[in-house]
Amino acid sequence: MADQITVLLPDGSERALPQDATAADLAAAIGPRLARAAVAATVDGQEVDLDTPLPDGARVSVVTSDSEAGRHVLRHSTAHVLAQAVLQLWPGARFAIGPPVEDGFYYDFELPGGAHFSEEDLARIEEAMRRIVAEDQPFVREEHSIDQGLALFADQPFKREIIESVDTGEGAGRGVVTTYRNPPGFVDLCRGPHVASTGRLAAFKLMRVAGAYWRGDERKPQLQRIYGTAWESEQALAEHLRRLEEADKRDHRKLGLELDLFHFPPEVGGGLAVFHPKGGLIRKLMEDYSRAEHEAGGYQFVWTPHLAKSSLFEKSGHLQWYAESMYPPMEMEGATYYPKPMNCPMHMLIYGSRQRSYRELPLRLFEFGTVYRFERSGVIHGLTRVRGITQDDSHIFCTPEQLGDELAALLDFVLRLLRTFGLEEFEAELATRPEKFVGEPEDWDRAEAALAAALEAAGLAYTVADGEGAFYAPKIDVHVRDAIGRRWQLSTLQVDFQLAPRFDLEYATAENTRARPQVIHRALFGSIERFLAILIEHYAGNLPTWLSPVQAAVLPVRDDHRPYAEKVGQRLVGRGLRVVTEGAEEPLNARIRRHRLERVPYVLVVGDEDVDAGTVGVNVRGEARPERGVAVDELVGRITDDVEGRRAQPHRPGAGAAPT
RNA sequence: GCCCGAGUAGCUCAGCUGGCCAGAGCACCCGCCUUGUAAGCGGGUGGUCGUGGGUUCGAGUCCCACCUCGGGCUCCA
Repeated sequence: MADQITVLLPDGSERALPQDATAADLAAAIGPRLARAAVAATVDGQEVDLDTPLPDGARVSVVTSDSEAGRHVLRHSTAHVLAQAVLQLWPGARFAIGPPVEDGFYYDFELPGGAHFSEEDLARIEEAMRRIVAEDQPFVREEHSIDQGLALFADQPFKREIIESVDTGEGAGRGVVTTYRNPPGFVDLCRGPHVASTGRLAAFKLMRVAGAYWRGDERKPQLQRIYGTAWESEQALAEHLRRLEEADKRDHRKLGLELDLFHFPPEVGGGLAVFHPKGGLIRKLMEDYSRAEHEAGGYQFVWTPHLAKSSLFEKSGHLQWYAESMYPPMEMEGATYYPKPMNCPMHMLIYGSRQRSYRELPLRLFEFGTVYRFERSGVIHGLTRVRGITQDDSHIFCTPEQLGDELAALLDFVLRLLRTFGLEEFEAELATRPEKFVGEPEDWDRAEAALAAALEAAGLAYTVADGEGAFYAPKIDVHVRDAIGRRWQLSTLQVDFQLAPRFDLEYATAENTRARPQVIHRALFGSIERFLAILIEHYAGNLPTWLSPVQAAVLPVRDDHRPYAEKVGQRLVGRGLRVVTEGAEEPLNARIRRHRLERVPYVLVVGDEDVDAGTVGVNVRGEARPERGVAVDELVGRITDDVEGRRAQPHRPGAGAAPT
């Protein structure tokens, strides 16, 4: 029939609709719930507004507000409302771009007279936005010629620049400028799609203001950016804010202070941490474990100084390529010294200190090497971005034939190490040859193939970042997801094509010829400081028992239980556990509370009944209820098992373990 | 480096428009209390209000500069 069209739905079914039916009509035809949730539609792969008429035979899916694509539309539309509000409140303001981003959106402005937003302005702007939402202004799509577009934005230089660049850019030839109008007065340049009207925007909140350069270029004018978040419902918004709060509670800077682990004395300098006894102990435990694993993995330990003469860094290429990130030089006795930004040059010298034979390869040199990097003041952040960092750094020298096996073993090693620390979700990225590179293309191809094979062998999901490798090396970066789903880049495995030639490194082959070793550069924690920060946030401060500075606290109910408490404490100490035993100067509840706040995995209480029966009361971290009458032997077994197994969290009370 | 915000006791924070405003809780010290599963009671020490200038009869409070921290931007061979 000529007055009907047929569209294809995502589930493969077909649907007949009247001629001129829109995406909104389709949603309504399918069901009222879908109609309410719809914010846009996808027609033959193209996102469009709901009021777009559907062509006959199109593949159509409805975009709902609770999908990522739907939130995208909501956020984009909310950004328009933000711009309208700001233009109302600051006549003469110029607006630049306002895209949706992860969890929200932003819009960049330039205010008249060089004015800046302050945090207090956000409330006023939000109020103006709510008025616009209450007015339920439609989003009206319009198309113009380039000239019309330029005229429409005659007093908006940023918009004109966008129009002009689109004209010369990829979309050239189409010559169409699309805008969305919110009657009566606001119009913005935009590809869309948008929600049908501003009344559709329910749950949003302006978060903060920031500076941002026009087009991200620091030579261009700095604009004022407002960040906001928007969601499909008030509940979703509340949930998002709760997640932010949760992340805030896990902030390692806060927990580091509360748990007395480390701090950043201003007297020392920004980005330079000092570790307190408890933080130092955790660090030592991490390092001890790592050293033991490296020892078992056939690594040899080396130590190198923090400073070296400029000639070393000229040879390594750091002064040529990396000088911006290096601390400035020091003059001494006519020579120029630099704090090392990386350990590699020194490790190359160790390899090159004498002739090497193929029989020695693979040669694996390992060092917890502290390096110093000049990070610009605005970027340092807690322990995750510091100026003094300790790398669990290693350089592996091997023959080209050994490269594949070595990389595969290495990847295995990395994942095992990370799993031991309780990280379970990994994503890898294989970064390949960039446009500017050193070395031979054949070497790159072989190394990239070896890296890919290692990833396959490990069964690790990965993406290929084409051309994203460093100029000297293809690499694998391993990312992890923490307990609340955040992604952190940790380990890196790089095949280096630059250092061996620069240091003229060789080995004697079986045929007694000379060959260049392959150099693999790798760090597993990345930096010990950053890894510790990630662990603290991953566990929200509740470190596994084996990493807890205090593993058990023994609390006597009254002072006369103290000798028994000491005895229990000694039993645990005798098993190598870290235990504090206290007197009864404070009420029991206060002591329990204090140790719980300190995240002690096992808080043990002993009183009359325990003295008589040879038992303890056990508070396991994370459990609301205590366990009474646990035999000391059983307790000791549980804690040591917990520690030896490096369990992520302490043993829960065993089923039927305790009579009450 | 740039934009916004914040620096008051070890920590968390009150102190409105300049004048009994130098405070509270926790922590710490000293007493008392002897306690059965997340804060017993009382007393006390502690701050040139980030630093340096300025305005004023008078400045945590207003102005300027600097320092540090936080959020972004930029940067991250």
